[in-house]
Amino acid sequence: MIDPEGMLPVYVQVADVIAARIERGDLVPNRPIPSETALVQEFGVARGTARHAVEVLRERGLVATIPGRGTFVLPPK
Amino acid sequence: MIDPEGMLPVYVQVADVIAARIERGDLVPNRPIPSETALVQEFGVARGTARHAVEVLRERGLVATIPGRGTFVLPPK
DNA sequence: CTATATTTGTGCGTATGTATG
DNA sequence: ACATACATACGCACAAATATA
Repeated sequence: MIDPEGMLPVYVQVADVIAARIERGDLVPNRPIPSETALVQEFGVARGTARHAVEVLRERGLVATIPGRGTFVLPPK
Repeated sequence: MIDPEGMLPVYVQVADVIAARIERGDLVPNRPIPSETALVQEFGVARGTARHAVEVLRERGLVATIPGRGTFVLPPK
């Protein structure tokens, strides 16, 4: 699923997987994406890497993070 | 007591101290070990570190945690 | 039944150190 | 020097489970 030896950095690969789930409707607007801890377990990456992936999703305008609550899928514009 | 500059991670050091107390009979089977908050105060560590220490003790099969109740010393095998 | 206190569970924010390419 | 990635450790806030008044 995630290839540490791949062309793209691990955090981008993780971001892409989550973005694809949003695109597919697997993750829906106003609902949280998996927590950082969940991403760590699912993808087998460090927490810093999971956070970096979520940061990418924020920069893409796909999600918004509420401190202490979670990161939520934004409605499509 | 706990050496942040030591060879072992703080959470392992804390786990070792508690394990020693169980070994010595200071903490007895079917009775709770100190709460996370108590460990935080006693050892001067963050709660996450205290939780990590308890996690280690669970992995060693020394204790079992019941949500909302506490973490209890298991009877020796 | 309600309210409060305690304890564990979860979530994010941040910083530091180490290692690798 | 820099980016990537992991591990450790600090902090805060709120939710869930449990026990008790």
